[in-house]
Formats: sequence, structure tokens, C-alpha cells
Amino acid sequence: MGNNMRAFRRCQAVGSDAGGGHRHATSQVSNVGDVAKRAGVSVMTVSRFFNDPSKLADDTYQRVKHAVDELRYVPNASARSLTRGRSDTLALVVADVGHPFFMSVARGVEDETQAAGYTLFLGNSNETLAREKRYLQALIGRRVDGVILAPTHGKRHNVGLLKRHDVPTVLIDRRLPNHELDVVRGDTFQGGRLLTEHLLAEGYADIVFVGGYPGVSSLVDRLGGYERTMREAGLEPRSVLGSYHQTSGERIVKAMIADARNGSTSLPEAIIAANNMVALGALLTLRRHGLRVPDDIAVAGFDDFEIASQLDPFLTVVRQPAYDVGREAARLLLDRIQDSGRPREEKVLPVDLVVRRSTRRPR
Amino acid sequence: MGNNMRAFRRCQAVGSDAGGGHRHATSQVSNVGDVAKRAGVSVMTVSRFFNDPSKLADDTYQRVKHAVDELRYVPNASARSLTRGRSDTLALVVADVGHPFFMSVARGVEDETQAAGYTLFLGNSNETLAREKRYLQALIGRRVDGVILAPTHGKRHNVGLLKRHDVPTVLIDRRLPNHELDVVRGDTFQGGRLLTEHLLAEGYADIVFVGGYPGVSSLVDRLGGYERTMREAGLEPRSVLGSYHQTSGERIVKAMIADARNGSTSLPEAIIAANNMVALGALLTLRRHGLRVPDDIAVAGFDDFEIASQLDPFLTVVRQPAYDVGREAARLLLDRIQDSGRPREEKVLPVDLVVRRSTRRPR
DNA sequence: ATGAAAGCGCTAACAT
DNA sequence: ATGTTAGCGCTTTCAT
Repeated sequence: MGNNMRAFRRCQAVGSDAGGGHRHATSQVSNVGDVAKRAGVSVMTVSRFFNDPSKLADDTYQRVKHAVDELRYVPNASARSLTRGRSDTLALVVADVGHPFFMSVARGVEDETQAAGYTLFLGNSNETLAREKRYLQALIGRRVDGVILAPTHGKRHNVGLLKRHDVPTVLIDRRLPNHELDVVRGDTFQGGRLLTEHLLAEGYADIVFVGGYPGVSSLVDRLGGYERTMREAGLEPRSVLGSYHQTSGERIVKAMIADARNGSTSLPEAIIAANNMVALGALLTLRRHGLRVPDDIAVAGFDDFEIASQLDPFLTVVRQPAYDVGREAARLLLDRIQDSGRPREEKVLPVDLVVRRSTRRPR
Repeated sequence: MGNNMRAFRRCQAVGSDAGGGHRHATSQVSNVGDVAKRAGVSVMTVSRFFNDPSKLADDTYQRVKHAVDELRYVPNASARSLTRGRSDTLALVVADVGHPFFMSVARGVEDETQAAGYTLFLGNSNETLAREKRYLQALIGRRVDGVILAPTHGKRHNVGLLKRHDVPTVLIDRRLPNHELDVVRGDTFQGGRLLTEHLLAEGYADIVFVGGYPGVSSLVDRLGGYERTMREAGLEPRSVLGSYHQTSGERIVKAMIADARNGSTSLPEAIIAANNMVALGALLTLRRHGLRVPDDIAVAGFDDFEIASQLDPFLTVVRQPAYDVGREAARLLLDRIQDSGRPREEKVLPVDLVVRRSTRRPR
């Protein structure tokens, strides 16, 4: 491992720099042999230059370095990983690249893995099982050294593939049944509890939970925290699930309003949205129908809007430490790569209730 | 003997297992040979199963399929790319994963490349030349079939590396001097012009341009559009550059306010921010100092806030078609991969002025 | 400290 | 329709 990392760092030092001037109109990709010839050494010496430079005589080292620079030689990682069985590459596969939460996670993962000398590739399953599988196969085929995965939301999952191929794996944000993988996630059960307690304290009683993929653990936990707290207060929980997308919030709230207007079910006093995108959909739909938040109905959600909240801190939310989820996951993965036998860990990071105007009780 | 070797290597790749209860005591990564043996065919037949299944007899196909499924065999992409010289993999390297603009670009690229059967890996240079180089070397080493790059902002760049290794490349968002690469970008010169014309039409005259990396082409264009339009109106342009980050907007505006308060320079009537993050910084700083937008000063920017603008359409912006930039870039890249000799293209996509409250002239 | 040879898992180019 | 052979570019092992 230490060796490996040193080699990788060498790689970086290598190669020339910016700028246009290339000498051959028909540039040819070179290999160890070309470098060896140019430096007047054997291919093994060139190999050692990258993998264990301390074994080279100073003079030899300089000659090889020269040849490498001149040719702007970059070792063929495929060939390398073919012989070594390892690639110095890690991957993060998220369920939704566009989601701010996963972006922050990605930053955390990147900062940590770069520091450890790995290259990180990011993949996006787009909440689609088939697409996730495709990514994982590409990754497995490339012999990535480890994967951090936010699994898609369905009943089925692809972690068996990773296990089958002995790929060290850490799950983030979402637990999965029956596996022995490390997990890092925010304490969203507690989040559901905090949000509900806050609303109850504000005097709301008719609180409904809206949106989220049924079955996915992050939703189950959030919903669970809400339901438990409601029941402890002697109230009946009520929920309408869907997806984590904005449209889900829109559709569900629209239906609620319709129900209220035709008298079948009264509008709740408060809504807890499954995440920020659902909250956005809910907010917009309420507004579109002339309902004011919080005067006519309160709204709260999970995950903050990074930018909107700075511009106008309006929505009450439970904030998850997304960046730290990424960092912790990366750390766990690096540990697991070094010691595949270590006991499984599940890191549950604390969440944070941020009370804002959208749940302020009108008097 | 070959077998012994293989076993040995596996041990290394996999690491020692702490003896405990694993489902597969011999969790072995299999190869074409294993599949061939199990299916009772030659390795070439297995290879053809993946590369040209139509060449197999129905019966043979089923036998191989069975073996592949049973072993959950995933071909070794490294070996594959080693023989074929390509990898069916494309990469997108952006300057900032966190930036909403690049996220939309990523989605566009993904949708297009997935449809074409490629796997896409996303990298993040974080506006750092060294980190970009590192990514590109990893990509080159892996023999990716093409790269879409939003180059970092400095004077120097790494595209020579890509050219040297014959990697088909498309630049997005930012032009570079002296290269023959395809480029896809928004027409931000026109954007600068539209924003300035709008402010002038609203009756503002003392307009200042704020933020952005000096030298990076997207900034040069935006600034250019602003300056040209100002001069055509007989006004003197004024700008204070910096970076594309929120802190840049904060710092510059803070200094402006200080200058205005100690009387050295009066506060401008309007600010054009280099992008949305800078605009955010400007807005927050103005507010923090008790200045109202647009009553005391108008603010406009480039790139929209996807979410904040829905919640509260406040900031006047020029919107770039980020998703389309991604799609077009992907298309161009696929074309170039097929025909490396085709003439260079520079696609400049139209931008869109969205007038909102932040520039409404107080009466 | 350096080199020669073998082989990682796969596919292109020929067989059959 | 299927099989055989010869590498792809690299690192491992075993010499020197």
C-alpha cells in the first residue's frame, strides 16, 4: 500500500506541463519500451522508475526521467492494473448527481480520497437499478479498488455484484437489508423526530408526511421518526409517499388541496416533506393555489437549500452533514481496503434542526 | 503452475481475510477461461458472446449465457481495453462539481453518452491545474475514448497532454488560445451585452462589473460584452475582478461599500456579477450593510439559481442553456471519435435574459 | 542495481 | 460456427 501510493505520486510528478508546442504532427502514444529505448535501459528499469524509484541509481533515474518527460509518457493504467490486480482508483456512485446533498457528499469523498493518493470517479445511477448495475459492472471490470454507493431506491439492489467480485464497498445515506457492508448516514430518524416535536411544540397537531420513495431506508427512517413521535403524542400519523423529486411534492399537495376543496378531507395544518425537492414542490403548489405558508399551512423538510437559504432563510429543515458523510465514508473505505477483515461499522451522524419562518405558528 | 500464480495474485488483490464466515469460502474472480470451461467452449466463443453474439449458434449462446450468469462473470475491462485500444468510456472533467451550471452540463453529457453506449466518468479539477492534470493522466492512462473538459482558469493549461495522447477532446464553457479543439459554450458576450442594455434601458448609467477570474474566456467574453455596450453608450466601463466564488462577490462589494462610506468612490447604481455565486455574495453583503436591492443598488448576474429562482424569482440573470451545452458537447465528441479528421467546430449557444426584481428601477 | 522471460485477461487475425 | 495463436503494455520472478 505504501509502495503503491508512492508510485502513484511519482506518476503525478511526471509528464510535462501546459502549453501547445508538440513536435510530431502524428503524435504516437508511447509505451515502456519506447521510454526504455530512449533512456538506454531495460523496460524493467522504467517500470521501477514509477514503482520504486529508490532502487535506481541517481544517474539512471535522471536518464529515465528525461525520456519520460520528452515523450510525455503516461503509463498505461489498463496494463498496469492487469498485472497488479489493482488500479489506485475509487468510485462514488450516487443516486442523483443533481441533488445538492450528493454534491456535498461528493466533495467530502473527493477531499479525503485525493489526499490518500487515489483518483476518484463519479457515477450517477439516476435512481435506476439498471443504470446502477451498468456503472458497477464498468467499475468492477476496471478493477476499481473500492466503491462508495448510494443505492437506488427499489426493492432490488446490486450490492451482491460488488460482493461477488470482492470490491470493498461503503454504503451512504441508505441502508440495505441483509448485507455486511459499512454504512455512513445521517440520523434521519432523529430528524423526523425533531421536526415533528418542533411542530407539535408550535401547536400543530394535524401534521402529514409527504413524498419519498417507499421502502428506501432514508425514507423509512424519516417517516419512522415522525410516526413514532406522533403516536407518543397520542396523534395519528398520516402520510402520502411518492418520490424524492419536486414533482412528487407538487402532485401530492395538489391532490390534498383538491380533496380539501371538495370537502372530502380537510387540509392538514402542517406538512413534513421527505426532502428538499419535495418541499420545494409543495411550497410552489401551495402558493400557486393561493395558500400562504405558514399562515394557512406550515411546511418543513429534510436537507437544506444551500443557496436559497442564504438568500431567504424561509424553510424549516433538518440539515444533514452531507460533506461529513462523504468524508467518513471515504475514511471507512480506505480502512476497509487496508483490512478487509475489520468489523463492519455503521456511522450515524447527528442532524441539525434549523427553525425558520415556514413553521412559525400564526397567532 | 499458471494456476498457482493466479491464486497467489488473487491473495494479494483481495487481502487476507480474517477467516470468518464468508458465503463463498472461495470467492474467486473468474475470467474468460473459467466461463469457457464451464460452458464447454473455447475462450473465443465467450469473447464473441460479449462482442458479437449474433455469430453464435443459439444453443451455444445459451450455454455461455448460463455459465456467465452462474459465475456472475464481468469481463475484465482493463484486459479488454489493452487489446482493443479503446475502453468505451468517456470522461467529463469540470472545474467545479459544486457549481449548478456544471451539474446541468453533466446531466446533458450523461444522457447523450449513455444513449450511445458509453460509460461516463465525472472528474473535478476544482479550478486547480495540478488536479486537472492528475485527472487527465488517470484518464489517458485508462485510455478513455474521449474527454469533455471545462479547463481550469489559469494562464497555463493541460490540453497539450490530451493532444499528445490523441485523446478526442471537446472543450466546454471556456475557450483556450491556440488549439484546434471543438468548443461548446454559451454566448456570454451577448449575455454581457443583454444585461448591460437592460440596465441602461432601466436608466442606470453607473454600472460596475464584479468578480470572475481574469483571463478565463467566459469572463473575458462577459466583461467584453459589458464594456463594449457601455462604450457604445458613451459610458466608461468599470470592473473589479476576482474569482467565480461567493467570497469574491462578498469581498469586492464590501470594499466598494467601505469606499463609498469614506467618500473615496461613490457606490455604483448597478452591479453586474460575473456569475451566480458572485451575485449571491454581492447580494448578501449589500443586505448585511443595510443596502436594499434594487432600491439602493441594482444587481444582475450570469447563470440562474435553479431552486432559489423558483422559490423567489428575485435576481435578474442571463441564463445559459447548461444542459444543452452538455448534450452538444457530447454529440460533438461522439462525432469526433468517429471521424478525427472532421473540421473543428465551435458551437455558441444562445443565452436568455430573465428580468426580475433585482434590477427594477426604483421611481 | 539492472535485465530476461513469463504471463495477467482479453481480442484480432487467421485457421478450420 | 467455432477454435488456435499471438500479442496488447505492464509487472512479477528469478537471474546476473
